[in-house]
Amino acid sequence: VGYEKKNIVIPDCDKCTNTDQFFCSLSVDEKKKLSERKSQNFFKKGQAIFYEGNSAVGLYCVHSGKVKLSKLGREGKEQIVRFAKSGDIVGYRALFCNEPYQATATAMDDVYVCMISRERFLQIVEENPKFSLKLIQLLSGDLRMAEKHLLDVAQKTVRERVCESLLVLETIFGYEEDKKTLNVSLSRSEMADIAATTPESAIRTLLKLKEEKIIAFSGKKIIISNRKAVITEAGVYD
Amino acid sequence: VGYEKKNIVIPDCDKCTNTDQFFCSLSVDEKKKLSERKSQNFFKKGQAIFYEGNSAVGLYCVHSGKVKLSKLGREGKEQIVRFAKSGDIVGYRALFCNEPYQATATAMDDVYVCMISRERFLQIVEENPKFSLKLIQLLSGDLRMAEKHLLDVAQKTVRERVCESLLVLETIFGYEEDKKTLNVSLSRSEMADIAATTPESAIRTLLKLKEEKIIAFSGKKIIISNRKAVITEAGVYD
DNA sequence: CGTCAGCTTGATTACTTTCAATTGTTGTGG
DNA sequence: CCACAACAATTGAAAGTAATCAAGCTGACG
Repeated sequence: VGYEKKNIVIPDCDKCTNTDQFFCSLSVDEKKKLSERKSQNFFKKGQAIFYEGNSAVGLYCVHSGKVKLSKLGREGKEQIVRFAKSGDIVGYRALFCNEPYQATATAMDDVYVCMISRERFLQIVEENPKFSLKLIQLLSGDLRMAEKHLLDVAQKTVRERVCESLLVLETIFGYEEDKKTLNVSLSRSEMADIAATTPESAIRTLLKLKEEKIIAFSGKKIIISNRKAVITEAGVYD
Repeated sequence: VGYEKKNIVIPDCDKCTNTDQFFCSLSVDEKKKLSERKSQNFFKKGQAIFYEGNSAVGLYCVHSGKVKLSKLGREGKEQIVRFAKSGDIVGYRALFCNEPYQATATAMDDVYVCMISRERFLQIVEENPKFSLKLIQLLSGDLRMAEKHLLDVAQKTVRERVCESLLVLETIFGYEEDKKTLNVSLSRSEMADIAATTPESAIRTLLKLKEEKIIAFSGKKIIISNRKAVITEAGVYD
């Protein structure tokens, strides 16, 4: 089944319909070159695309679906460090430093990715100064977010972090048609991993927010009833 | 006084004696070009080189001294996100993204820096693909550290973070001749900012470590009596 | 219908912060 | 040189927050 899907779903890079795609600044020829040796993969929800510590063979460009990037801490506790959605690339950082992957990438729903080999990617980077610049900007942005995240975890309460996490989920997954329901189903445990807390605390906090009519639930999904309150409660001080 | 010192202390880039310097991969001609328009500055201990939120005019290359990079959190609580020492560059990230500086850079002792303007730097980056690669690697490393730091803050106890901080100080500042005394004087408050805790907790933890003969004090400086124990207590799980 | 995993809840414990008071240090002007 | 002000460091006590532990509960699924 996987193989069929692969061939059907993902077009060549020069015909990729993802707008706002990381590689979109490349010329058609370059995109074709990118396509030549790329391999396409399908991952079911929950499957790992690569593991922290694995040696890096290439980078993955997310064609569709969402990916979470997480690191393992003490006693196996997971911390989600970033998300990636269609058009984003993951696993590229390890390529430059000759390091293993620094995080585990997991499919959050059905995910189609293209894998571009290390050699091909580095070749393209070398030939395209503008492309390097794009990479630098990407890294800068990720670094800025990581540092902000650091500050949040260091100084905010669980409640604030949970609200902040809701806002993160909003930017990554967006809303369903009602513009209120977050378009993602997360386990409480995953919610805890995002907010850097325990499942129990995450639950208690979400329930309290529900009591206060700030959020509501629809099955496993979360409805943001009072977006303003979420923002306030997230304690955005800048 | 500042002006005299400036002219005496810092040579042109092509004659810079800092080994392991960020710009050292440039050719002599390029270094000369770098020098042409650079301005040199002296900052006394405690002075700010730039502030978080200021618009970015250029990057700073640390010629001598140590610099701390910190961000302000809720209610003015400071969090140290990184250090820079001679040969390192700071403030470069904002240049690529047309953003203000994302952190405040403060001189930790007497610091001499060269300021390279935004335009000149971007020009050099454009002309040197290899240089971009170096930047990418720098950013990758910083990002890796930031993510590790995030995990530490999220999952470790104060004691572990304090021990970890001691190890960070070791790598940045090194030891005095006795190979035991950390070559840096920090206030308790700064120590707290590094370990992401309060001054009170930092003090209590350091005193407990002293009781346990793991560290000792020599004036304001810290002596690592039992380095192995510090490493163990830092809870390095990877 | 039983089972298993994830969710929820309550009670307890541990850790850390906060607040307040005290001590120590440093620099300054008389 | 001393007194004093200002600030940093320390200490103790109290409060608060969140993690942990230990049950029950629920719902999906064979």
